[in-house]
Amino acid sequence: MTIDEVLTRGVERILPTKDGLASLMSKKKIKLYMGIDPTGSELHIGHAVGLRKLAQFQKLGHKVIFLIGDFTGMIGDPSGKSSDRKTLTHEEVLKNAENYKQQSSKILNFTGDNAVEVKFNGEWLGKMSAIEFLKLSHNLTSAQIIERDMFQERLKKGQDIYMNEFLYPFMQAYDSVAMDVDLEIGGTDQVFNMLMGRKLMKNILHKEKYVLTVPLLTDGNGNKIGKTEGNAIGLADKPFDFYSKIMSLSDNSITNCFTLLTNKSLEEISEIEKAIKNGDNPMKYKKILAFELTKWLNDEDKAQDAQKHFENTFQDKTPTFDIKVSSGGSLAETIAPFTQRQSLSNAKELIKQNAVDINGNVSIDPSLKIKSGDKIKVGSRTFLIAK
RNA sequence: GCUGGGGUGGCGGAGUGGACAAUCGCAUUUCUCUGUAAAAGAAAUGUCCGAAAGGGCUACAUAGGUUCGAAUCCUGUCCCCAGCACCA
Repeated sequence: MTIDEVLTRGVERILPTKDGLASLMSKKKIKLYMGIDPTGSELHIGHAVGLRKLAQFQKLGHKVIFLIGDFTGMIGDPSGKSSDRKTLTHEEVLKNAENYKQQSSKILNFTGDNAVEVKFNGEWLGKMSAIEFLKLSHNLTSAQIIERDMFQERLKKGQDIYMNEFLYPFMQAYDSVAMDVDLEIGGTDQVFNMLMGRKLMKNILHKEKYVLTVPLLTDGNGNKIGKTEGNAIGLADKPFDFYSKIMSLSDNSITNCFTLLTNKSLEEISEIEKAIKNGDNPMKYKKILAFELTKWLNDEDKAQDAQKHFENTFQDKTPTFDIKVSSGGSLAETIAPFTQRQSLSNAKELIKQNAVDINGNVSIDPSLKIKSGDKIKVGSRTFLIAK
């Protein structure tokens, strides 16, 4: 990949200028970073967009730092939150951080030459004394911080802005200074925080820091993909789960995902877009996408398995019954633990709704005795076999 | 410090003594449809018994109390919020 490609594809914008960054990169190996606050236990495909970008810089020989916001994670970034966020304990944060590192190792190279360096911002933020902090805060004004859209919105609605939230952009900004980087990468929701870093950098180190934003992963309607906790597509999901989740994305996410998450050439992607527009079945391409991504995060064999499993289960309707349950109990009792609410009433509801079948026949009798070898299907994705 | 308001299901948010296991929206699950989905339409969503009709039990921050009867009234406790005052 050339410098120009790295700075173009999957890039929302570069501040202050793309040309400036490009020429800097051609003169020397730059130091760059992306920070993630370990507020959840899993990285999801949205994170992968930024991580991929980092990986590209790494391949070109630049010095990449993967920053884990163990300190800022405890404060909670107010970005995109209409109300304040729960704060986490340091143990929770460190545990999440460990997962993050492990999961991102599928994308970034943490060993060998020019390995990605992992840093924690608690290293400098945690050691700062109150007086140092106050002196440092002299570099930004409250007007500069309050100008942020989100704060303005809250002010307008008469909602609170807590001091910790107010200081958040400042803390994140200091990361750039502490590591003395040339570039920061982040999602478009991070523009404000990253620009604060740029300002702070200029004031303290008198140096230009570039800011590169990657687009948020959205479907064709602009909705974030994997936004809710339950639906998040985790990088560490089991291959089959991961594959299925990609398949259940809406069809209009396909091209975005190809562009941001794969190396497929832009020409090929626009071919696909055209084909779908002309009436080609999107499923075909979504399967390619799901396969590619599963392979990328796991390996080819696992991706094959996942695809096969998916085809059998949902297309040929011949699933593998692999969850073993004991026989002898009634149908309702047997399936209860696998229902949403894990209760008998829930099990009975499902039976009433024709959601349960035994050996291929819909069963409406909750008291039916389960015999050894019975194959029970609950809903469309739970498959039990009686011992 | 003073004064007032509030804590309801996964979330938002109704409900101010009986008809409340709690309107409604979101979310989730299932069914139908299909091209995997999505969309659309239908249903379900505390728990237990029951084939069903129906009936128990437990729940509206928490602990008590009043009442034939409480999410709703009273008291204590915990937690939130707003306004005012103070700001040398």
